[in-house]
Amino acid sequence: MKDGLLTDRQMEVLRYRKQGLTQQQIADIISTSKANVCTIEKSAMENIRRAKETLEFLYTLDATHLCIIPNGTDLFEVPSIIFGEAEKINIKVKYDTISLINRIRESRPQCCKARCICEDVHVYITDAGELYFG
Amino acid sequence: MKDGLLTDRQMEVLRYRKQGLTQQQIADIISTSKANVCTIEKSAMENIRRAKETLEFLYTLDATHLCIIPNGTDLFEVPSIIFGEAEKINIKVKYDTISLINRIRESRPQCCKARCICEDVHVYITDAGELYFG
DNA sequence: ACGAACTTAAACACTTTTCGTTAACTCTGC
DNA sequence: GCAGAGTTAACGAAAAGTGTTTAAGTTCGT
Repeated sequence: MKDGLLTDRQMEVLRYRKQGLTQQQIADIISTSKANVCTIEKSAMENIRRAKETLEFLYTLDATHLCIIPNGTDLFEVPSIIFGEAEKINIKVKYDTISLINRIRESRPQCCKARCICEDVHVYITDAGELYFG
Repeated sequence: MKDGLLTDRQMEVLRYRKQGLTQQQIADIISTSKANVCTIEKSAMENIRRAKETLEFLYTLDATHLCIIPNGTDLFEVPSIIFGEAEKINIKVKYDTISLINRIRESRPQCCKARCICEDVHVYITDAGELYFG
């Protein structure tokens, strides 16, 4: 059994970066070039992106439909967007307006600044009316 | 730029499996042995596990503290466990008892059978009092 | 006990990733 | 201009992942 996608080197660099160190400082600490720190950090990001995309695929497996809430949308407009999309494909969403807003705020807290969606959010709608926020 | 972790082969097998086909049926369709279908399916599962673990690492990056809710815990006991852990490290959790129970039920529905937590749940606590359920 | 579905392990060719170097490049603030 | 932070391209060597086969092993219902 193996760990996640990230190599020891990649996690090491990400930890130092989280502490606010520059690439040059990290390069000195781990005894390599800053260019190498840059590529290690970059491939770490790439691995994280791939991890997210992999889990999104799982949702698409039972999802009938994908609907994208664009960056900048007012949180209170989200339910009607989703209800509208679901209606188009004749699916009754399991959640009412209030609990839908709660679901999105709880599952993507980093995307909700006050009433504003600050990142594109992918919403997968299954035949059963279940929702996944990718 | 590449897609997620899963290869075309792996996604193909997972899709067929989702449709209820057996490994032998899939092997016939994609012209290989059932043993190979088994291996492909298994490595797909392994990739999915790794994707999840990778994203969990991100939470540990800004998490000050990890607290594990053991399998079999009563859902109503979860808040006091978390509040207790947070208090030990002088962090005020952002959520009250009710919304904490809601958060865990919404973010890990498959772990909550009635009032019982049926899987170990990792809770990451950040300095800001935010919680992530890994 | 039999067959069907599924799992496991070892071995192979093949491809991809990763880490590392060197050197040149952009961008920003002073 | 220039120093500091970061990015990019080209290349090599070592390591890891993938698809495949073969063969032996479960587990489960009839």
